[in-house]
Amino acid sequence: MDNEVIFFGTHENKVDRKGRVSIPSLFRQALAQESFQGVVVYPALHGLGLEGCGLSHFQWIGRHLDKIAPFSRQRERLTAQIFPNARPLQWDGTGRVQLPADLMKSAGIEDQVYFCGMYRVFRVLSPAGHEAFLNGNKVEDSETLDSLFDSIEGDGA
Amino acid sequence: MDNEVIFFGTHENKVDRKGRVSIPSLFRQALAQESFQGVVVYPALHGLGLEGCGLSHFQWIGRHLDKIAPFSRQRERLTAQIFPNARPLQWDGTGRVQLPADLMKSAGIEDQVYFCGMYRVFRVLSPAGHEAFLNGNKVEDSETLDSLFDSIEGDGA
DNA sequence: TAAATCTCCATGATATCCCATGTTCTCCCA
DNA sequence: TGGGAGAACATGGGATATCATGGAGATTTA
Repeated sequence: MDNEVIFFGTHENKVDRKGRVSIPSLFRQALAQESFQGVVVYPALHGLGLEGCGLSHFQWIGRHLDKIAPFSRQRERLTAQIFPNARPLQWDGTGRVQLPADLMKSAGIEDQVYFCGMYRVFRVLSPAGHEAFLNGNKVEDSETLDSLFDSIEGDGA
Repeated sequence: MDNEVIFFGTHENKVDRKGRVSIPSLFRQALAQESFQGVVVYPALHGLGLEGCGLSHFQWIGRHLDKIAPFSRQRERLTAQIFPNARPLQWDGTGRVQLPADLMKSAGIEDQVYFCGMYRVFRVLSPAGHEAFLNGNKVEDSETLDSLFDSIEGDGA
């Protein structure tokens, strides 16, 4: 598959006083073939800031929920973690979206954001959040890093 | 499927003195392709408040009841929980529905409601109910969150 | 006939669209 | 290899459309 949606790189953009931000061009290109021309954004489950992805990846998350018993308490709790705070944001002709005020507040975003490509999703962080993100994911010694990589199994191909 | 019906976000709306409420525009858009232009509302199974969805998902709930033994006490109880108090509410030209007085009363709704998107359904809550909803689904530590997610199996793809 | 419901129109707030600008990057040719 | 033309991108501001909401009048129901 060469048309997989993958996000890389870090992009620093401004939020104007109306709450608009340009989605980095590379990210929009990655999402070009999606039917919904926009992103879905929600508070990151681990750590601070927001997480975003294309609609189809978000639906993939939903399909995981479908595996849980429909009326169970567990399903309700997991759903409540993500969906009430998730928003589909469609970009306009110039590639900008409007960040909802409550999401901006929860992520401590004011007038500047960092977009960090994270494979199938991306992070949207305030400058302080970006700093914390870098420190929080720092791997001190190479042995820890090695063991992280070792935990991935090969594909046998 | 890209035209799945999914509800996101939290929307705070007012109930006027006639009992009318605007269904959030995003929810109406999600239901745009449904044959019935409205929502089905019933008392939520977990906790306070009301739950709503499109007609086709309501039918899907019914089909789940079919999996339970036909004359069992359990089936009767679940059915009685949902169907007698469920109502189809069709929205008008401006996107509003009329909340039935008995449902409003059972959910403690007066002049303000929160619509919480919950994937295939949504919640309709009073301010107090919304508070309780947030607290009841709060995940204190990231380990609990992890264990919730770990219970979902990967798709191996 | 009274009460409840529905339809229609008006309004303010908000979000979206559209055009303009400056900067950076790319490409092409000298 | 250097420089200039052109395109792509991020950003700003004003005009426009959409949405939630209130109320008046018409229609239906008990």
